[in-house]
Amino acid sequence: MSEQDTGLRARLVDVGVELVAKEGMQALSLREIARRAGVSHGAPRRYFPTHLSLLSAIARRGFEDLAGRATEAVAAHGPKEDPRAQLDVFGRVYLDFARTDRGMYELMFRHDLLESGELGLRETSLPLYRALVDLVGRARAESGAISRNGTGAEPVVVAGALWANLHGIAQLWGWGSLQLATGGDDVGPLLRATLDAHLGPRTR
Amino acid sequence: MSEQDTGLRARLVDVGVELVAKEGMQALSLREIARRAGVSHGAPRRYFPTHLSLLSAIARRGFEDLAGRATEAVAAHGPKEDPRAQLDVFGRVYLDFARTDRGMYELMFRHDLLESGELGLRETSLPLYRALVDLVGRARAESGAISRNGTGAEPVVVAGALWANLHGIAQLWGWGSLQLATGGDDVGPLLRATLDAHLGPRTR
DNA sequence: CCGGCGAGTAGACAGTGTCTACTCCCAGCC
DNA sequence: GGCTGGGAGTAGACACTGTCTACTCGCCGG
Repeated sequence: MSEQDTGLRARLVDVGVELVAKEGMQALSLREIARRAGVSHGAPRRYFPTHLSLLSAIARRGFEDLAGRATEAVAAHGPKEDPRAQLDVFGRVYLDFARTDRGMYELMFRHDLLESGELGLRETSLPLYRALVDLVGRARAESGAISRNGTGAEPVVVAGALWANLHGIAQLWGWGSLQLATGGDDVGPLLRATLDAHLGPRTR
Repeated sequence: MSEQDTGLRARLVDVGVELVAKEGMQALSLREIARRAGVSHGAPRRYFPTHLSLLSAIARRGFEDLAGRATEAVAAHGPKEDPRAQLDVFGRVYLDFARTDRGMYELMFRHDLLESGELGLRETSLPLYRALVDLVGRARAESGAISRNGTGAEPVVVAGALWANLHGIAQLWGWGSLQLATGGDDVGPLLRATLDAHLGPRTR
């Protein structure tokens, strides 16, 4: 009863978020969302000119949720002076999100469904990315990865590579390909290898 | 005129491959493929019981194509005794494939469209993956990554992480997120950073 | 000659996203 | 107070999709 009467627009997004969590991405048809919201199939059109714009609004909730969980976990779980531990937590939160909120995660990266013209969506995670760059820079400084690696890559590039790595693991793991390839069924070693690779081995 | 009369089954797949290259994934509707193949919309059903099975057959061509290009390029371009250079080539081929054959690449990793039950598809790239594991092991041995990294991660895990990294870069780059995040428009530095991270810096 | 069967056709059905015509109801104004 | 205008939602149509089923050819073996 928190905000169910605060207009149809918000209710549609609420229903979508709930629906994608419960029944997956293929349940997110315009008409189904309208049905569950108790309105006719034409009603959403007043607030969302197209199906894609509604899906984008739903996905934005996902980005906000992920960013919130990550920053919260990093702040709570990792001591300020140990960036490597914070990156550990970050990686784990990211993979956990992809596993537990599988449908939402799928939606968030289905760029063919999310108004790609409007990059307002992607920039939702930019602050988080900047924090990631900062952590990466500090972690690599501590582990000596920079001096070891000739002209060390800039933190912004390493952070991009690390992010892409997490994303790839989440995606391929969710599909089962990595289990097949590596023969394991625990994503832990992969995460550890990934962090070690990009940040240098743990120092403490 | 090479093989256009060798049965409808092959022709449908041919049409699909051509169509996804030319017009992208959203053009791969069952009826559109049938139309372009010059048959009625019910005809494919004799060979492919469902739309997904036809898409899977098309995607399989993509996996075979990618594996072919990769093994060929690695064999031709990289001296046998320089696994690191071969992995360079591999990474570049992978990212090039994702960029030039964007539609097919999308299809290949839309696991919701590819009969996930039948893993015959994924195992298409298993030989390639095994070759990757071998290369990774040799490259890391040469660069001293193992001795440096305490109990070095097994090559099969590192290869999985590397593959996931390439996949993530291809995906996020194709979406434009990484350009936004790293501020660059050349994927080269990212690829270099990724290979350096997982294999150790270049030794020659 | 004829029965059967592989191969493809054509239509129906439920579902989808989009568009448009319509209704209803309430706020604001003379 | 009565009227009006417009926001908000309804309902139906349209083209399209994937699936299913009834059917029609044409050919081949007996």
